[in-house]
Order: sequence, then C-alpha cells, then structure tokens
Amino acid sequence: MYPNKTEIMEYQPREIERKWKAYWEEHKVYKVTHQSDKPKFYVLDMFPYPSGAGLHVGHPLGYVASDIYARYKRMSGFNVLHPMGYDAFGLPAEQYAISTGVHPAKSTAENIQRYREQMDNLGFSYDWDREVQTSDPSYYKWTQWIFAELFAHYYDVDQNKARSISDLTVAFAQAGSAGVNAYHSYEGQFSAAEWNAMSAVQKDEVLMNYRLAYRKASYVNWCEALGTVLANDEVKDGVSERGGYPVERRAMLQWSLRITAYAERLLNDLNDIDWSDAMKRMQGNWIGRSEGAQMFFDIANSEAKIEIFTTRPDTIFGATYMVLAPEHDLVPGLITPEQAAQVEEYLHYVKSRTERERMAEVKEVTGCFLGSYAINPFTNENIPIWIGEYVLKDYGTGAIMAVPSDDDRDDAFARKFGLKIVDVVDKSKYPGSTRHDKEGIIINSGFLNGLEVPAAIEEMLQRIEKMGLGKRRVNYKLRDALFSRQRYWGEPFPIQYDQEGVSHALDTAQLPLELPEVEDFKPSSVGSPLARAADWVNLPNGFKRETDTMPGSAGSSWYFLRYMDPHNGQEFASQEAVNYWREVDLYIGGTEHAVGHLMYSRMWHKFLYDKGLVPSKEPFKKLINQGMIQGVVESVFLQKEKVNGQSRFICHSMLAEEEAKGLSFSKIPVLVDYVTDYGLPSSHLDAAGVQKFIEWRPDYQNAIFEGPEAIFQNGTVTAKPGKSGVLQLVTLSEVGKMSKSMFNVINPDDVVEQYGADCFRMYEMFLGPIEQAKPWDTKGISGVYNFLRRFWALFYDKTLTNFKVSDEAPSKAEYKILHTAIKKIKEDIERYSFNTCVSAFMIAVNDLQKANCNKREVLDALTRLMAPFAPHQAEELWHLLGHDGSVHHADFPVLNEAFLVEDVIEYPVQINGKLRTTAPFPADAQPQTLEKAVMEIEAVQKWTEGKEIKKIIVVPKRMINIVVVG
RNA sequence: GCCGGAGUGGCGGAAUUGGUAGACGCGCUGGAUUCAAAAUCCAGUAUUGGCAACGAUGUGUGGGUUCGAGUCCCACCUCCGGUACCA
Repeated sequence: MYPNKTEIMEYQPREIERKWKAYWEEHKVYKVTHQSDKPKFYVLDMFPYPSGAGLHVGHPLGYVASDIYARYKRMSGFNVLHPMGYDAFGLPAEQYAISTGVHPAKSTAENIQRYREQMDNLGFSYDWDREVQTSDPSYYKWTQWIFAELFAHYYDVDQNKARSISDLTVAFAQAGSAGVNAYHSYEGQFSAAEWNAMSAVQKDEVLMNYRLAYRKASYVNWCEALGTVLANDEVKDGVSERGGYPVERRAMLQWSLRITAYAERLLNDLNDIDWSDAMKRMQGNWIGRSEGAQMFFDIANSEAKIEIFTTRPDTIFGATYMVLAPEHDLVPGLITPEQAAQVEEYLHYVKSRTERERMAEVKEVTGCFLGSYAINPFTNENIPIWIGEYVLKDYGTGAIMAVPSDDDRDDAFARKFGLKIVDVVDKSKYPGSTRHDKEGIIINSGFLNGLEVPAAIEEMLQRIEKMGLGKRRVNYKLRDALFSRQRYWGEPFPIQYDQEGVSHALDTAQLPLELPEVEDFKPSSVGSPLARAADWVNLPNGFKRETDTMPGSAGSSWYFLRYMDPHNGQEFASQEAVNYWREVDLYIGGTEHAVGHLMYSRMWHKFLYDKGLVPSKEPFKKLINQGMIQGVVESVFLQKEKVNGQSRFICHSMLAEEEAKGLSFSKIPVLVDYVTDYGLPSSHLDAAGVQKFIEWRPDYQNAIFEGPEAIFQNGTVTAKPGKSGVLQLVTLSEVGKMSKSMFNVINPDDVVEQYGADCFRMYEMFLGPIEQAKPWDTKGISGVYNFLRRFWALFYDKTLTNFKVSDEAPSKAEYKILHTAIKKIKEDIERYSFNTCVSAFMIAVNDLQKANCNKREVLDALTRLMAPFAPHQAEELWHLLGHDGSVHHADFPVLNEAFLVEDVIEYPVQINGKLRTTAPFPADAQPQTLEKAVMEIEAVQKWTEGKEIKKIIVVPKRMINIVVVG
C-alpha cells in the first residue's frame, strides 16, 4: 500500500521558496555595511532599464551568475556588496508619454515595481536597502554635481590630470594661452593682455574650448515633419521610423564631454584590468590611437589653410587631391561660382545620409569638386579640393590629403572621378603586402626615393617640423561624447545663462535642479520640451536655464559608486565608504555595452580619481560579458493586397507556391503564446490560436486564414475540397532579439510558477557558458527539475515519508564523490563556468544515489555547496539537518585532496596518434617502465607487427603514443 | 564597410595548458514496474560497415604546422553584438 499522498515529502519548491524568502527579508540576511573586519568583495550587475515589457528570461542570466558568485564569496569569508537598481531615465518612457499622456515618472515607477517583483521571485541576495534609481532627484543631484565639476575643470597635459578652471584663468591672466599646457580645442593663441581685455562673453567662449564639459555645435538627426531630433535607432533608411518622414543632419549648439582628454589613460590603463582580450581590443580600437603628422596645406588664392592629419606623411608626393568633410567650416569659402549649383545639390544629398550609411557605403563612392585648389607643399602642384561623404567632420580634422595609390578609398574615389594617381610606394619586394601595411620602397618622391617606408615616415616628419608645415601628433579615433538631448525624461543640466549668454553652473546647495512639470512631452518649436516650462526656464534675475537634458549614459556612468553609500545627502558617497569598497571586483553585463557605457564610466571614474575622491584608477576590475538570450520570432504571412476587401493570411508552407503566382506577402510577428509547438519547425497556429490572434489584433477579425487543408474566417473552419479540414498555419520561426516589438518575451515568472526559482536559476546556468548567446528554450528544464528532486530524495527514505540521514562515517568512495564535486564546483565557480558546475552536481547526486548514501557529513557539505545555486532548497535542507541560522552564512566546504588520490590510471594507448586501446598502469609508474610495459599489450603488438618503432611518447598520467613507420 | 565574438550528435552543450571528441542534460529506442497510464528505475543512443570482435569517417569549408589539432597558423563561408542619440 502506498502512503497517503499528503504524507509524502516530495520536493515542493513553491512552499519552500515562499517560506525562505520571507525569512531572509525578516532577518535581513543580505544586509551589508562597510564596518567589517572581513575583506571586501563587490559584485555588480549592469542595472536594467525598466521597460514596459517587464523583465524577460534573458535579464536574469547575468543576475543569477553574479548572485551565485556573490553567495560563494560570502560563504568564503568575504564581506560582499551586491546591490541592484534601475537605469530609469530613457527614451521609451518618453515615447510612451507622448503617445499616451502618462507621465514618464508614473510609467517608470510602475515598471520598476514590476521588475522588483520579478527579481524578488528569483531569490537574489541583493541588499535592497541600497537600491538606486537614476531618475530620483536625490540620485541625480549627484549626477548634476559631477557634471558641474566637469564643467569647472580642464585637463592639464603636464600633470596628466584634471584641474580647476580657476587655475587656468589665473595662468591666462599671467601668461596668456602659452601659460599652460592644457588639452583644448581653441584655435590660435592669446597673450595675458589679450585675455585680460576680453569681455565675459569672450572669456566664456574661450573657456568652452578647455572645459571637460563644454558646449559646441554638433550634428543631430533633425526631422522637420516631427519637429524633433531623432535617435539613430529611430531612423531607418534615411527616414523616420515612425511616419517615414525625411531626416537631415543639422548642427545645433550642444553639450559635450571632453573624453578625448583621457584617451591615453583610457588606453593604457586597460593593461591593469582583468577584462577579456576581446573587450580590451574593442575598447582599444574604439579609442583608435595613431601616430602621424598634423600639417597644413595652403590654398591657392586664399589666406586660409587646410589642416589635415596623416599617419603616412611618406606618401605626400602622391597626394593628388584633398577631400574635406561636407560640413567642414572652410567649405563655403572654397566653392567657386561654376561649381556652386553642383555643390549645393551634393550637400543636400549628404544631409539626408546618416553617419552610419556614410561609413558603411563603400561600393558607391560619392563626392563633389569645390572648384578651388590647394597646394601640395612638396610637389608644389595645385591639387583639387573635393568634398566627399566618406570624410567625417568629427574624425580627426575633418579633412584628408588623398593618396589614391596608397589608400583603398582614395583610390576608388580617384578612379570614379578621374583624378590623377601617382605611385609612391613600390611593394614589389613585399609580395602579399596590402595598402594597410607600412612596407615598401618610396618612389616618385624626390628626396625620399629609395627609402623604406618606416624610414621615409621619420624623414618626412623631421622635414615637416623643420619647414614649419606641421608637427608630429597623436590622433585618436575616439570623439568627444555628445551629451545633450532635446528630451524631457533626463537629468536637467545644472547650467544657467546670464543676460549676455555666459554659462554658469549651479552650486551644490542649489542641487538637485528638478525636472519641471510640463503638460506636454512633445518636442517644442525650440527643440527641447523643457523650453515650454517658461516659469522654470526664465529666472527672476533674468537668467535662463539650459533646456536640454542629459543622455541615458549620464546616470549610469557613476551608479556603482552610489551603491557604496546610497542615502548620503552631503556627498555622492562618503570617503569612508568609498575607501572601503574601492572598486567593483566583478562586473557582469552584456557585450552591447562594450564601448559606450564602459568607456564613459571609466572616464567619470578617472575624473573623480583626479579630484582625489575615489582611490582606484579603474572602476571595474574584472568584467564578464554575458551572452544575450535570444527569442524565437514566430510570423505568419499577410497578403499585401486584400482579397474581396478582406485581409488574407497564409501558412508558411504555402508561401513559395503563392509567391510563384505573383502575389506578395509581408511577415507579421505573432504573440508566441498563441503558437503551438513554439520554437520548433512544426510551430503553427491552430483554430484556437487563430481565434486568440484575432482577439489580440481586432483589425484582422474578419480576415481569411488559409492553411493547406482548411480555411478559417469569422470563427468558422471550412475544409478545402477533398482535404481533412484540419486548420494548421505553420509559422516561420527565426532566432532574434527577445523584445516586446517581436512579441516573443518570455516572463521568468511563468517558468518559476511551474518549476520554482531554484530550478529556473540552475537551468539558466545549465543552458551553456555565460558568455555565449543562445536562444531560449525550455526543452531541457525537466532534467534540472529531476535533479533537484533526486537531490532532495537523498535526505529521505525510499517512500519519501521520513527525513532520514545517517550519522555513520562516510566510506572512502563516498568521500571521493563529495570531494570530486567540491573541487570541480569551486574551480568552476572561480572561472565563471556555471554550466559545468550544474553537471558536476548531477554527477555527484547520481553517484550518491547509486551508492545509497545518506551520510550526514556528505549531505551537510553538499547542501552548503548547493546553497549559491539553489538558495531556497539548500536553506530548507539546512534547517531539516538541524542547523539554526541561514545556510548562506555557513562556510563553503573545504576541499581535501587526499580523498582524490588515484592508485591506478587507465592510460589511452595510441599508435601514430590514433587511439587503439587503453591499459591500466600504476599512477606512479615511470615513463621507461611504461614504454616497456605498453609493448606487452596484445593490441599494441597487433598494430606494430612488422613495423619500425620510431619512438614512444609518454605523457605521465595522460597518455602513451607509439610512433611507427612502414 | 569597420571592430569584436561564435560555429562540435536529432537538440543545449563538455573537453581548463596541443594529449581518450561527444561529460552532463533533453529527446529517442528497448526493457522493468502497472489492469492501464503518469511517475520512477535499468540498458542503449555521433555517422557508417559488420551477428560480433573490430574497422573506417567525424568538431562550418579549404589548406598548413605537429608523434598527436575541436584547441595553434593561413584563407574563406554563415550567424550574432557594436558602430558614437535604444538601453
């Protein structure tokens, strides 16, 4: 007779998880302070943007990994800071506000609440008392404060650090612009007397070329029809994504951050941090350091000079024309009347092109001759000046000398427009050498002839400097960060302008400068929605506030510091807290942030370091990039032309045939909940699915849905003549981003509801390496669930009615199972290989089950080993084992290698590298002994018979390989 | 285009330093249990030839280095992320 069902102590994740979550919260199990004798460890997740779609199964991948690591460190004697918060300013909330009128603060708060519930459901060990929200005035007070500090500083090149603007103005007053070696963008020089004679407006203009936060004219995507600036994301194929209106590049006066001042340090300090080589390479390439010459080309019949930067001064004799960015300041003055119409037409075309398009389009080069000529300083020839979209305004100097014989793009340009090409590098001695390689012998170049390229570069640099044509210079591809947005939902700039237009930063006491209430979030005629709040913009003393707001990257550039002391009203964080926690020891987040967020954060951190406010040069010591969890997008096909006034959808299997009839179809994504066999090739909509689909999209309620066997319309399924009448619309399944717009978001709550949070956590880890992208699918989750039940069952008798562990001492074999697991799991956590940890647990449980082991000593250690992975189940078992207090405050098991020693090793035996047999030998056998012993084996004799043995390779404890010939 | 990453059974993946390719899990096949089913347990499962013993082939494609290559080198293909205002 089976026991009554209620007596069976089956693993019940729902009850266990509810119970322990409440316990942890009540006992503040994860609360942490910096008053501790333990060594610190800071584990951080990239905080989420709380979108309306809610958290999907991709987000927790990194959070679970960091939580396991944080718990492991906590159990290993560290004082662990593990916080979470929200990157709460952003475009989607604002778009939502524009279309629905709901205040972004309200929708953001709702989204945050939902995210919090979803995260709470997964059993993370965050210290929620430290939560930050970037849109909270008590937080953005300090974002504004850091901005104001950037505004009040310049970069001293000699001291290699940021210094106060007041030091700069003192130096200017004493010695003019020559008085300091500062990183700046000012063209020209001025004396002390000239500086002192300047008006406030003039001084403000000069200082804008020195400040680390400064204002300049920058280009934006302007959409006249929508009356707004668009994000690159909102522009598709040169037109606005919404509405398809034309978009043009337009210059506007905007704030920027002088990140280029930090370029060298951002590059060099990569050496000191533990990031993947790929990530360092990406950052390094983004910074794009190159050495070369800055030089000036004279213009025929003009006083102006064109400044260029080149890494190949050795090829100047081959510079047969020049190309300026179409937006270059000199362009208007270089257009001759004959060329005016053509140039205007070209400029009109360029305006319609996004920067991305301009860089990506290589097959079709475009450009236009301005009519003027520059003078090549070495050949003294007049060379035509062109404009071309492949030269970008913010790249280098926005102008190049074109050497078609030694640069692919210049070559394509010259060929298309019939410009002169002069070979200057003879590569005949370097077969396989490309134009990108600095190799070859210089020809057709006067005094450089016969020199190797590197020597020619050096010779030319010396000449250029001696002749006063220019200087050696280091150039960076990195550009200053555009920091203004014409948006409502962002941090207001702590800047106001006086009657003369001179900018002034607010004092700390005046912060935070809160966002004003506006009735309408749409862009205003003057750009930013804030401009509408007249009372807020116009101050009683006649000053006006800045109406742009900061970008999303502002709040996220320093949030890792705020977690250290999140409620401090006097400072961004106390020095005591900052000096204890120092920097993030482990940072986990997506590769999509490889350059943007990580570069800006590093710059802000370095600035604060220069000011002596943080003790570390780098904010993130170790970085792990989690791969994206992708979703499967399921689509049906909608015929573009209506049939008898009705929309018609067809089965994917009919597509080719229907298209052959000359019909065309568009792909319509379907909410994946309605799809049967989701994610499989057989995925389809059945009649019930179609019914749900039309309830969801009422505009298609009378549409025709045609499968191979039947047709559905208005709730009725009609069999096709001679067919079964079963309605089945196969959907197209494609792997893509998991996103609200593709209707394929999978909510972790649904998975947790069915299997529990512990199972969800372990399954996400079991999916594969943390760094790899993979599509979500729940096929294997039952295996993990089974494992958790089997682990649970080890603590019970066969009928699962009585908790039953034995106090007997474990056997040698049982110890070996345990310590094999301890070794593997500890090593794998430390190398962030969480998927193989789960395998190791499974192996241990399988082995213990086979050995019928229920020894307390083994199960107690295994429970602690499991605690970081399945925190709820481990806590329950820990208490069932009779412990008080949380397992998460217990010690992580310690490895004893003595249990793992092997006496005999099964050696693989290879002949010429091919495995032929295996043979057991003592673990301590010497190579000479093995060489002899291996020849005794029958299989070896069979394979070596009649052949000459050249040598025997013995790798102790690994393998034996016999090399034979004949 | 440029920068970075990934490609291994039917599927997710393992192989940590150049040393037994396919651990672990899913799925599938067969068996036990059951009136039956679910659940559970046992066995098998890269492809291919063979009753078997055993053999051949095999880590995106093509070459190379090595006693030995999933791993290193060269060339290429496909997919994914970023490309400076999505976050």
